Amino acid sequence: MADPPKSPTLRRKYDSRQREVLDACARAFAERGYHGTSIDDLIEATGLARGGLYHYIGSKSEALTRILDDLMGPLLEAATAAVEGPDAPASAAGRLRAMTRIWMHQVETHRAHVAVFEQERRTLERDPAWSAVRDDRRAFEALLLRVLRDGVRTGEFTIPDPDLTALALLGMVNHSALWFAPDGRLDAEQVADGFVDLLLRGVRNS
Amino acid sequence: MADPPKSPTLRRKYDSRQREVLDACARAFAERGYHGTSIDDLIEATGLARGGLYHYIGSKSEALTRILDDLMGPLLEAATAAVEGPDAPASAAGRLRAMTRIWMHQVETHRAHVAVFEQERRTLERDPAWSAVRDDRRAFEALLLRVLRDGVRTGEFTIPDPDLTALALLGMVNHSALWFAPDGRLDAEQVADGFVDLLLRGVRNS
DNA sequence: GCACTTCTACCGACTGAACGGTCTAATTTC
DNA sequence: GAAATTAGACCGTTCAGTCGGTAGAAGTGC
Repeated sequence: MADPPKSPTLRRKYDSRQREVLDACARAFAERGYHGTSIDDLIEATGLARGGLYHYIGSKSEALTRILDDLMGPLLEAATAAVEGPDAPASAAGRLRAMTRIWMHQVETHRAHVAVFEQERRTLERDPAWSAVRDDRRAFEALLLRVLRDGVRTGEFTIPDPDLTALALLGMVNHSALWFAPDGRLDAEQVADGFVDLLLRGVRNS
Repeated sequence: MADPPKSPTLRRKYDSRQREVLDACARAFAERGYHGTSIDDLIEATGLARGGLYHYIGSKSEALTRILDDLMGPLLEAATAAVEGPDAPASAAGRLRAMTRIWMHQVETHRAHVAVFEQERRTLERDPAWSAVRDDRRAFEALLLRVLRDGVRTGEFTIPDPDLTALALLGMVNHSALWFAPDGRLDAEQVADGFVDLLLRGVRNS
């Protein structure tokens, strides 16, 4: 990535343009997969020429790293605050709902990023360059598990296998990046609430 | 793909060798993604040389098509039989469990195939060459939805949004291809039952 | 049961296109 | 006029796929 401008004014401009460019890259990656997207695809997606593109992304893999960091960092931060901060809901069910809403909100606003994250998980596990994303993912999963275990500890929940339950919710939400439509029947909050209600109540009568 | 042998004896031999080769390809695809896997990767994975590989797979994309067809065809067939055949369980809960077990069993025996399927979904939606896989996927999802709606109709289930519930279960199971370990703590049936129990009962007490 | 022809499985050098990335220079913005 | 931004020709590499070939198994006629 080219050295960013020194002057603060220009720096801000550069940053916002860079985010535009990276968002376009994320959309392209989500559409065709990281390896399935060529530099020429990114050129078309961003509207830049070859040189201009490299000015902002440095390299293809650097773009992916940035995209995933920009996704997981804020998500983990927001979720941690919502679940373990001073304003966190008292009940485990409330914390679960808060966390899921934030997470689905992230799917809504960064759908392409989440889709890429899901698609490239395997690659991510192997490559040492993406250890930050990997750590964030693990921390997020640990946070979810803590909420579930908390509910069990206080007697609010009955969960035979908290790990499996966490994986179930992770599956529901992460998978939603594949089908969620911003202008669809349900918005992110409705989907989040639907998932949480399902998890809390189940479907069987009585 | 090279023309298969005419003689039935040799044909059988060819077919079984081809399945070996395609399984190895599926494993490689699952590991690095379809586009992330080069022909040289497939050569290493199969132990064949370039020519020998092409003798069995025809082309890289033909290999993917075969892999996905071999996954979805049998899955749809088995699930349909389990849910709408003569021996199908009487209760909707039983049918849901039967279907989920078959599906998780497929994840267990064809983990690589399912992972590839999940990874390449987006590509699949676009390319007309994969309409068969796409149709099978839709049929499977429709089957699941029918079971859920049935349970609602008979009063067995209360489901505010059956479509979302179907997507939730689809997410849980399909996502499991990313974390399921054949020699892990839980086998496929235990995971399937865990998911179904979660869906039926939920986690909240009383 | 042997000679001969055909078929099958596999090999690996080779090809042209597409790939990711670099560099110099021109243009725009402050 | 200095710094930042964009352009696009260019480079070496890697890509998916082809092709002519060979060893040996299978099939056939006598």
